[in-house]
This record gives sequence, C-alpha cells and structure tokens, in this order.
Amino acid sequence: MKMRDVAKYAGVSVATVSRVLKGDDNVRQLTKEKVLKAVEELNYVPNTLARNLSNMQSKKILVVVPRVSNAVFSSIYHGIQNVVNEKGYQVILIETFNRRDSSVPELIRDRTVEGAILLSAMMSEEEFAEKFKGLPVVLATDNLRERIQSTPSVSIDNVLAAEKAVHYLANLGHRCIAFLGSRSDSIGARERLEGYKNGLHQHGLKVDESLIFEGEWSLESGYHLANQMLFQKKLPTAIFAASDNLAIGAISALSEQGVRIPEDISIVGFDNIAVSEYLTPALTTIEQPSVQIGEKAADMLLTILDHQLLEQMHVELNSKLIIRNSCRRMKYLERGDEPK
Amino acid sequence: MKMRDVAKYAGVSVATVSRVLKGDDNVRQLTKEKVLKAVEELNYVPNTLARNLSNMQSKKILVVVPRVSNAVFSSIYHGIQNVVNEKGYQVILIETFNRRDSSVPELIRDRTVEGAILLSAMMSEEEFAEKFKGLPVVLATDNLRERIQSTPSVSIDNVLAAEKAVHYLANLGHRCIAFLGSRSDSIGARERLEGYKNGLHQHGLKVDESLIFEGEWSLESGYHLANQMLFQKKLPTAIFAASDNLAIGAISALSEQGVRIPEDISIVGFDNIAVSEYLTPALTTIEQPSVQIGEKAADMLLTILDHQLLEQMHVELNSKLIIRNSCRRMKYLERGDEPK
DNA sequence: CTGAAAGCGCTTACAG
DNA sequence: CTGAAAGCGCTTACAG
Repeated sequence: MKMRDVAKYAGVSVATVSRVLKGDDNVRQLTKEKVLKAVEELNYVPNTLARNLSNMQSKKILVVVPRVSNAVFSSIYHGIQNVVNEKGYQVILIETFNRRDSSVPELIRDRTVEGAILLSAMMSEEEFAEKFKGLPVVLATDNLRERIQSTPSVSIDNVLAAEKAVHYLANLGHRCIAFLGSRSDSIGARERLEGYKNGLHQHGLKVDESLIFEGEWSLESGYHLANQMLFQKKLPTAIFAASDNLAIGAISALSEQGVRIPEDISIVGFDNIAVSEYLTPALTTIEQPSVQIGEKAADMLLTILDHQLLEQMHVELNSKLIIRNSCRRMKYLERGDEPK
Repeated sequence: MKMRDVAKYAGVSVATVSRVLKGDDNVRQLTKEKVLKAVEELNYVPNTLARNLSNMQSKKILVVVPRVSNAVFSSIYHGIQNVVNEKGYQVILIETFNRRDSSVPELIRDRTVEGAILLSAMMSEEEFAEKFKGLPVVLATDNLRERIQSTPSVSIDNVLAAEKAVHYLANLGHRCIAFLGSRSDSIGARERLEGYKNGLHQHGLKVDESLIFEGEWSLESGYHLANQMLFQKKLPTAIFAASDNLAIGAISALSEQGVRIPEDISIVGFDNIAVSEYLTPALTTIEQPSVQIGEKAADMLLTILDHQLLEQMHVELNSKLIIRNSCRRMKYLERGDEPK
C-alpha cells in the first residue's frame, strides 16, 4: 500500500495525494474529499522513511543522559519530551553510563536525528568544540568539566544554590558544617563545593578540610562518606550534601550508628527528588527546577533547528530551598564558638 | 557530500562504495582501500535517511512507558537498551502518563520504528488485539487489564511474589497484616492482592477487608492510605505494601504519628528500588528483576523482528524476598490470636 | 487547481 | 570483482 495505490484508487495523481496529506490548501475541496476517502478505505499510512528522505529531516532529536534511573535526569528528560512532542518530534534516548559515547555527532551527521540535548559532557571545551562544532546541540547540565561558551546551555547557579543551603544552616546556629560531595571533575560538583565554602566565609566560619568528603553522587557513596566522617574524632553538627542521594545514603549510615537526624546532626540535601519529602525526617533540600531545565533546553534546540536566533546562549534557572524536617536550630550554648 | 562524491573521488561507482561501506566481501582489497581512503579524506558519513528507505528498515524500536521517573520502569528500560543497542538499534522512548496513547500502532505502520515494547497497556484483550494485530509488539509488564494471549509478554508471578511477602510476615508471628495496594485495574494490582489473600489463607488467617487499602502506586498514595489506616480503631502489626513507593509513603505517615517501624508495625515493600536499601530502617521487600524483564522483552522483540520463532510466548521471571530491617519477630504473647 | 517528472541518497539484482 | 540502472516511496518546482 503506497501513495500511488491511493492515487489510482482516488483517480488523481500522487502529487495530489501528497498535497492533501500535508494539508496543502491548493486543492479543490471535492478532490480533497476523494483522496481522504481513498486513504480511509485503503487504510493507508504514509511511509515515514520515504517522507524523511524527501524532506531530509527525521523529526527526531537525541537526548543523551548518564542514566535514566537518576531522578534528576528523568525529570529533565520529561521536560524535554513535554515540549518536543508538542512539535511533532520523537526523542531517541541514549544512556551512556559515563562511558565515553562518541556516537552523538555521528548520529546528527548521518541524519538519524536533527539535533541533541546532552545531560552530561565530561570533556574539555576544546575537545567538545572539535566534536560538536556547528552541530545543533544544547547542554542541559552542569556535568561539564568546564563551561562551554560556544554551545547553548541551561543550568542553575550551583554556587548560589549551595550558599543558600549553608546560609540556612548557619542561620540555625550551626558552626561546624560538613560537606558531602562528588569528586567528579564537573562544574556542578566544583561549584557546589565553592558555594559551600563561600557560605561559610559569609558567616565568618572557617573552611575545615577534614569536614569535606568527596565520592560519587550515589546513595552508596553517601553511605560510605558518612561512615568515613563517623570514624573521625570531630563530628559536625550539620551536613550539606550536594545531592539528595548523598544525603539519603549518609542518613542511612548515621542512623545505623545511632546518630539522630536532626537531633544530633542536621542535614540539607540537593535536588529535591520525589522521595525526599517522604523520608523520616523529611529532607530539607535545594530544589533544582529539573523539568524546566529540560523544557528550556528543548525550546532552545527547537529554536536552533528552526534557524531562529537564541535570546540567550546561557540560561540560568533559579534554585530554591525547600525547608522540611531534617535540620534543627542550635541552642546558643551548644555553639562551639561565638558567631562573629 | 554524498556517496557519488566519494565514488568520483575514489574513481569507482557508487555501487562499489556502497558495498565497501556495508562490508561486502566481494570487493578487491585494493578497491576497498581506495574507497575507505576517499571516505576518510572527504569525511563522508552515509545518510541514514536514504539508507533506511532503501532497506525499508529504521533500526529503531519504540518503548512506551507510563513515566520514566518510576524506578521500576527506568530499570526495565535500561535492560531493553542493554540488548537492543548491542544489535544496532536505537530506542525511541515515549512517556504516556497514562494518557491513552494510540499513536503506537501508527508509528510501527508508518515505519518510524520496527516494533515496540510496552510497559503498560490498560485496555481489554479485544481492544488490544484490534490495535496491535500482527504488529511486532512485546509486553514487559503486568500493567494490563487482562492477560493478552496473542502477544508475547514478560513478567513475574505476582501472586507468588505477594505470597512470599505474607509468608515471611506470618512466619515472624504476625497475625494481623494489612495490605496497601493500587486500585488500578491491572493484573499486577489484582494479583498482588490475590497473593496477599492466598498468603493469609495458607497461614490460616482470615482476610479482613478493613485492612485492605487501595489507592495509586505512588509515594503520596502510600502516605494517604497509611493515614486512613491510622484513623481506624484496629491497627495491624504488619503491612504488606504492593510497591516500595507505597511502603515509603506509608512509613512517612506512620512515623509522623509516632508509630515506629519495625517496633510497632512491620512492613514489607515490593520492587526493591534503589533507595529501599538506604531507608531507616532499610526496607524488606520483594525484588522484581526489572533489568532482566527489559532484557528478555528486548530479546523477544528482536527475535520476532528477525522472523525467528519465540521459544515461549509468555515468560515469567522470578521474584525474590530481600530481608532487611523493616520487620520484627512477634513474641508469642503478643499475638492477637493463636496460630492454627 | 492538478499532473508529469525529477529528485532525495542510498541498495542491489543483473549483466558482464 | 565492478558498474549501469532500477528501485525504495515520498515531495515539490514547474508547466499548464
């Protein structure tokens, strides 16, 4: 069943069938009806492969994500899908598991997809530019070794976000605040640490390197890092964890050792993944607007594919502190040292 | 840059270039080298759109999932990707959010994808058969209104799985076990309830309808259902929650009301999502082999696309009880009634 | 408003 | 082993 069969059946040319199907206005009403009737009766479905070749477009975009099981990534993905489906695009999703996946530029060049949104790109700006030069790509992430000026991006201000967490803890009277982060060589990891240090400084607190613990972003890593912390003599009264997963893993380890949250140690997470609200105690955390990050990145990619100009190359969305029950206010006398 | 440019540059025909590129053996070594050199120097990438049309195949499959943010779904997805990528397929992922998405058969018929794996299909067997008749589709789910004999499927034995949970609780001495489930009209929901009832019967316990609570599969629903339960006079000593999300939501509500897990109430979840291990207390749960479900479903779809015969139309994988710390053994005297 | 024909960039059966 | 040519099923500029 192809277009020529429909044409024959309707007594018109394939050109006319094609016009009717694409909604071309230059077709007589009567002709249009004949064609539609033929399509209906023959149960005809146009061949997308042929259409793609003729139009030289696939109506597909690529989304590259380290892993979908991560709640932040799946939310960003969701945001992307929200907007591109609306515009008739399908999304091909690739999980990299941090393997070096160099197939992305190829999938654009070979026309499998029209463009790509990356949720991670752990390479130098130079390497990135070389690989993606001139290709329609948008970064929806802070999983970057360094800022990539040449490519549009969406992210949050991680420094500011981390500062908010520390402000909050410091304002509750905490003077000894540990940091749990990732040693991944990414902007996100570095900036959250930077924000942590800034936050301490802004409250006149000193950075104590023995209170900084770095591993991966995972639950497991949070668990291990907290155990490491517990084996040191000096316990903090509060923890800022650079991801909710780290926070949850840490709480698990602390609880196992009889450390109570928030009575003994307060903790603030980062991301506001769904489960955070349902932990006991419910986790105070920094919310990333993940869905909007995805939506904005998709908007930008579609704008590029449409050969329009971007309003902004680098968009920063706002983070927000979500206060729940994992932190407590220190009593004045408990404070290890005087506030400045 | 197209194949004819490469051909011209290498001094051969496009047919030869095509043969070299597809790895056809019937090409002289010298010719092959000339072509490869030309490809290299011209930085040529074959146009997939044209190739797809010629081969009449897209090398793409569709995965339809209610939502990727769900940990079970994302694991199944991951399993699918494991095997199809290996075979050179890309996957197009569609989230339905339980909206009725009738575009799936169309995407197969119009050749966008070669086949589909569905992680949910909430319709009657009749409606399903009508929509998907003859199309290469595999079901990797229990999110079905009813068993669909005509379509290959992968799932677990939910009845058996739920029985395991109840056995475990009953063997710990629990006599009053509540059920938290989903009122979704799916096999998964019904079978887990059925397994719960079976389990009770097998231990000589009566089913008490006032201990059965049904909502959605979500965290939020677990929270609400547990609150409902708390407002009844009769509290169980144990809960079997038909998903980890329900369990986590329930624990949240119970903790808020000062009910301790497992001292006051024991709880068993279902799914073994990643976070379960890191809750306090760590959640005892039934593990679904989600990744394998995805892998097996993908195997089956590829087998069908390869026009091979399936070994089995309906595959059931094994579930497993993962014992952690959310349940306690009842002391003899605490038991409300004598064991039979 | 409509049709004949060229074109999209590959693949492959056929002939040599 | 290699090439000329037809074919995949659409789209669209051009002519009328």
